[in-house]
Amino acid sequence: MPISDAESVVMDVLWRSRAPMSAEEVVAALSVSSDWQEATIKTLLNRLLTKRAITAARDGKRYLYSARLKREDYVHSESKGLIDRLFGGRVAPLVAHFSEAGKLSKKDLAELKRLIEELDDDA
Amino acid sequence: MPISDAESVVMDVLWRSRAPMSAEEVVAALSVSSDWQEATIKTLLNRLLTKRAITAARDGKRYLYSARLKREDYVHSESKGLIDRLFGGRVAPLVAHFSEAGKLSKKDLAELKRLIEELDDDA
DNA sequence: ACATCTAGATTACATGTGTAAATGGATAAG
DNA sequence: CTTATCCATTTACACATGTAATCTAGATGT
Repeated sequence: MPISDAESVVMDVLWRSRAPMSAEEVVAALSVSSDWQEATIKTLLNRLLTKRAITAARDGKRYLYSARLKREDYVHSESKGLIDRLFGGRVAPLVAHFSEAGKLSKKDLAELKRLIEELDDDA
Repeated sequence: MPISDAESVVMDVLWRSRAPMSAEEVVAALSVSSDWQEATIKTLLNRLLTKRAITAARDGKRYLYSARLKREDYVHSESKGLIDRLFGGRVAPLVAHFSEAGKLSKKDLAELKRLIEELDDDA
């Protein structure tokens, strides 16, 4: 089951903060970056539970939630999906696209260069 | 208005084939790769029309459809969306991710290397 | 002119999603 | 013991999406 955009925002909280955390903590964390009502966040937590993307462990009266789906896995499937759909399944054409669009920062350039060299050395 | 996954498949036909083309031609093109009914494709064409992603020019009894949204623009907004959401808005971390996941092909590597050198020369 | 065909327009319907309010059951307070 | 409180679970509802069937007006054949 795919996790939706709104749901992924909640996942982000669990990934970035040191989960397990209570619903209240999730709500607090999101109060900064979103204007969702508490009820909305509860709904999203529940949907994530039924999608088995997170787990809940009872802690007295409440639950502590943790991500079960790993961020790396999520990131990978999302990225691969896009690269497959739009770039024939290869990474280079995506980079070429950004390059042609003039959307590669100096920083990106430098980092890419370093990456490539490093990989070349290993090979 | 965002264009959906199913809609983007229809857009692909218009982008890849030399549009303008009739609905029938779109249907024919898609009969290979999908098992959508003709009615489904008509629906998608209509939704794309209301989203103003395509245009229709009367040709006798029927219409000839063309993409108004440019593929480059679509590709860019989709890619940027993903890179912003998942990689802090920069391309290099995405490449690093694929590299770490061992998902960079030789071909990708070679092409990336060439790209970087080329960009370096320009700079 | 009438019946038929054709292609676009309209309607349909289940499921997912964003967004939240209402309800219910356990717990704490009085 | 009764009531108020706190969370989680249920229910709600509009809009998007995937997937199509049906309707309808104009074109065509007879």
